[in-house]
Amino acid sequence: MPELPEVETVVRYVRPKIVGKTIQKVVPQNNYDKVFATHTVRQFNKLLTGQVIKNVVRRGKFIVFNLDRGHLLIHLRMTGRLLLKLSEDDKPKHLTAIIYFKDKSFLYFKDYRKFGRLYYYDSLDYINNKLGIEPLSKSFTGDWLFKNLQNYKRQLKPLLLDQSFIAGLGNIYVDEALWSAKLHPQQIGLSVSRKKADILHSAIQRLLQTAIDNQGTTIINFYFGKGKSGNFRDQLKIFGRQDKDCPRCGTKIEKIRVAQRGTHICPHCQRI
DNA sequence: GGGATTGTTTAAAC
DNA sequence: CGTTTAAACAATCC
Repeated sequence: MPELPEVETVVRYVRPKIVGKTIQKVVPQNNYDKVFATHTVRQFNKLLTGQVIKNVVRRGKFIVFNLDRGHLLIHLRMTGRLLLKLSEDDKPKHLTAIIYFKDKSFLYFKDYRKFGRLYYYDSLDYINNKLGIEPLSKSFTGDWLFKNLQNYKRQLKPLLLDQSFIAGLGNIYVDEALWSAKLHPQQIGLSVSRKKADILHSAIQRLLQTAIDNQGTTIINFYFGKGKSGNFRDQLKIFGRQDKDCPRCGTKIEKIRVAQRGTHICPHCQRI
């Protein structure tokens, strides 16, 4: 379940290995042509062939390959993985695409649930218009969060998951951030005080940065490189810890549903 | 075989 | 009518 820290980890892993390479072709695997979200297979290749990867960056949960002209974007969704080499347990039937480089090397897109997608855009305007603020950018401040929370009477959980509000948060880090700030996921945005907004802002930035420093969180399926998993899982306070004790007050952690999503809360620390 | 899992898009409800 | 919520969708595993 790659969220911002996991995507950033992947970007940092592949960047030094593929920057400078020239794309020869991009081939869907197992007849899964819809892995290309924006174009047909033919169109996609026409646009990409011969282009050099100038840099690899992250925007929200998108992996962005900056090319000579235009951008190749990859979204891992739930189970997508980028591999430079295949190992024994990488079954061919789980591959959805292979990028061939001019130097005879490859980049494999493995995705056993096949929700992940590749996109091509001439400009990043399209996704920049759809995505909200980058939570690790300088412009994301406590002041920004307080002001913008006031525009919504939505519940905090679905609001924080909304990529057009803040780009990059997913189920894990939203639950962790709300627990850290002692905010209930069903509290509505405009009722959050200035002080609480500051605390939530700090929690989000601290969690994301610490998770990146620990190469992300592996719950089930996040791996990068040669089977390496994220180490942040050990530092999760509440996600996946239902029926265990709250690390802060000892109350039993509950798993509830908020906006159709599994949500972990401490009923003592987090109240509306 | 039903339910859980994800983020995004689309449809419905408020 | 704009905002918010729910459902649909992709596919797989247990």
